[in-house]
Amino acid sequence: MDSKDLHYNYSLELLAKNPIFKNLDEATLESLLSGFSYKKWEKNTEFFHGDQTLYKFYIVLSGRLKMYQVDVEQGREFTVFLLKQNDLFDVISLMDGHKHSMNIETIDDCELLCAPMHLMRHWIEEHPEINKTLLPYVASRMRILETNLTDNVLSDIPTRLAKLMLSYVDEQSHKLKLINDLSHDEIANMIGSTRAVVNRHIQSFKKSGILDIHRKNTDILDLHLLEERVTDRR
Amino acid sequence: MDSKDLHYNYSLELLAKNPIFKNLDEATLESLLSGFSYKKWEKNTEFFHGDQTLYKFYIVLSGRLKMYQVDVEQGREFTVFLLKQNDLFDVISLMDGHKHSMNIETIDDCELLCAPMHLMRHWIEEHPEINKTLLPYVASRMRILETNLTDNVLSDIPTRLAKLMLSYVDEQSHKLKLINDLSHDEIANMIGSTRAVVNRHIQSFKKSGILDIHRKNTDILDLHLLEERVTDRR
DNA sequence: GTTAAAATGCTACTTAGGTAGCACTAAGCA
DNA sequence: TGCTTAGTGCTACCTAAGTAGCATTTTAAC
Repeated sequence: MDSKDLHYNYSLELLAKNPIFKNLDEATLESLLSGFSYKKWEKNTEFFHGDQTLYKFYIVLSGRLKMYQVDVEQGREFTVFLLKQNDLFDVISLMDGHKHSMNIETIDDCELLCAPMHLMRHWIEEHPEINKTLLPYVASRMRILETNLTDNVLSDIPTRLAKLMLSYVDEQSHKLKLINDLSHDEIANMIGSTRAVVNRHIQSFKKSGILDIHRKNTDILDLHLLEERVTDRR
Repeated sequence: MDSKDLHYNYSLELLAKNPIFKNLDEATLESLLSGFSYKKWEKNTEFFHGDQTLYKFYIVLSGRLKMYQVDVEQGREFTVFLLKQNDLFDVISLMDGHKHSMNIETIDDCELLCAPMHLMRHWIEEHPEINKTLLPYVASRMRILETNLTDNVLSDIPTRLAKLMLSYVDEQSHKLKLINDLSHDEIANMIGSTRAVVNRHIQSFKKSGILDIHRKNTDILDLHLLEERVTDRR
């Protein structure tokens, strides 16, 4: 990143707060940032990835993006990762250098740092101490995949819906963080179902007094009842 | 590993052939092996893991093991990973140092190398060059999880069954490698279904002339037809 | 070889979840 | 302001997949 860049200091500040990079000293941080350029992607921008992930590596500064797979035959989407501030992509291509076919779409206006993949790989080689924080991050991604996988196989849809909500609920406000403004369609994409079915179960949650939704605004009325939905299946 | 150990040379030889470690020179390889001890686990041994994965790290020398999750309520199992020669576990705990609850069961008599987790972590820190092969290995695990996840969400069971078979078919002999002797129950556990359903679709595959099974021995008669099952859903 | 246990191949039945369709409502925009 | 579009809440229906049960066959153990 050119040091005369308008967003240099802003990016540096955010990078220093990123759990993956926060242990680095100023000079190391600047050596990292020097390879990156600042990008802005508008809300609802779609990127049909594939070869591209091979060449570019991204750090999310702000906004949300989804990485998803599509089944053209059925016309269904499945959101594999919901990326937010401090997330990196694509770590799989970063690690093995192979193509990783994924669709990407911004949910908000997004700010990103972008660098050539080989440059990021080279920087890591020169700064192996980053593995102290990078490997736990990769592990957290793997855990998300694994949890998601076993849930999809072993749990029914109301359970998956309840788990999704629990994993995003704010203990204080009892509101959903990050997914509060998503449509039922997007929620369905996250748990591997369809809008109609998600809506069906949301109505049933409402009737049980678990939550109250009006227009993309969810209030968890009874967190305990929601937790029960996960343990006792009915 | 004690250098007087009966299995020392045998283990060293296998380790040297493992794609993850094969680029190491003799001395480095021996420094690795010195931390490990040789173990034998009998067929059908079950390990209820959890805290244990925190403290021990394993390399598979021979035999197959499955890592799986259980839903006690439904009494269903789901096989997350089928581990074989050259596989490592648990890489997630290795990377983030957190507990990883998984059930493990040997499918064959198995030989393993076992070391304290902290020792393995320490060895990696001292030999960062291992990341050249270790990170691609981790990435391959992630890809398995991700593929499995999207398949489970977007594909129906005959498709998942066909994909499973395709991923294990030997192009030469048209027989299944590694999963050929598994029961329908175990196959079901791998694709997130149940024995009865898997059997139903196997019978339908037979009728279509795709394959021939008699008693845990599968012959793919028409590989092309099997591939079609994956692309054209019916 | 005999016997018990495991695996397989079925039939019949139940049900969760997907689909289609439509009315209604809120949000966004000219 | 009205108009368009996206999102929501329903009903009715369909279907794949799960369940139960059982007879048969194979394998492994004794």
